[in-house]
Amino acid sequence: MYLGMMAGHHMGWGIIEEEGWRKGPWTAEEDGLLIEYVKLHGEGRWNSVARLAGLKRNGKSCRLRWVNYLRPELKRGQITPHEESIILELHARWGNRWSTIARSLPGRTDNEIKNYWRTHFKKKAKVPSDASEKAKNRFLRKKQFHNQQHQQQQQHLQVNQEEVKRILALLDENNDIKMPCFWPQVKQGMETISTYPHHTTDHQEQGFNYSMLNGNVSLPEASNNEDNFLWDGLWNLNDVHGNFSSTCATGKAS
DNA sequence: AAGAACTTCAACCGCCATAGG
DNA sequence: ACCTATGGCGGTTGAAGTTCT
Repeated sequence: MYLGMMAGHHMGWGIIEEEGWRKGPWTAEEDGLLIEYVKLHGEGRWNSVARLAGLKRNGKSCRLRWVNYLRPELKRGQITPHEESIILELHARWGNRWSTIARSLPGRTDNEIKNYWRTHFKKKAKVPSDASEKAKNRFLRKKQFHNQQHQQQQQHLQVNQEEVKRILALLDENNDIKMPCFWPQVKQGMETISTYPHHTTDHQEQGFNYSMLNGNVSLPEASNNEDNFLWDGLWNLNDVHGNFSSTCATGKAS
């Protein structure tokens, strides 16, 4: 799809390079292949992915996609005020050592932190102009809004903790989850199929939400009925309390 | 309502460090 | 000691989304 859509759109974007490597946004199919590859072979040996998984992506691209987007332990959604203060503190101490800073923020990637810092703090170093004052006010309004949401979430979470634990324990029993994550896995014959989310656009189209539970855990929706029952319980927590969901996979507010 | 300006973030690039032959 | 492959890191880009005028 991208090949058709993107060809000729911009240099190198979504087209197959001379070496045969695809570039540009990842498709759901590619994500699926990469996820399956990691499930079978583990992380690392990224240059083997093309050969073993049938992906037309170079090793670097695969690693980046996995590390920054597909890794199940990734936390999604807004940077919390607490995380923000950690970022500021560690940046003051270490400078632009994003990967070092990221190690202190479980579930956050260096790319995410880098983007966040550049977006929210870099410009503030400049002398405030009229425009930047407005931007700052906008940011403060947003931040205030998100802080309120975060507080609400925390309140809801206290109430919901026990319910969530119970459901996760059930999932553990029923689904034999081996990975340190909460992507539900579905037994299909001899294979265990992951129900990882597949693509940014798909998530948005499906109203896909990654919710932060206890500030640490991301929970996607499941894809078979039995699991849906369990996950529905979790999603309904969102519905019941409203505004519980953080931003979707891309982090972009819809 | 529409276009401009701005923001966000996924993905790329180049460089560097390290391991293995 | 040198070369090559690989992975990790930080900087940058640009498409898409959002807000402003």
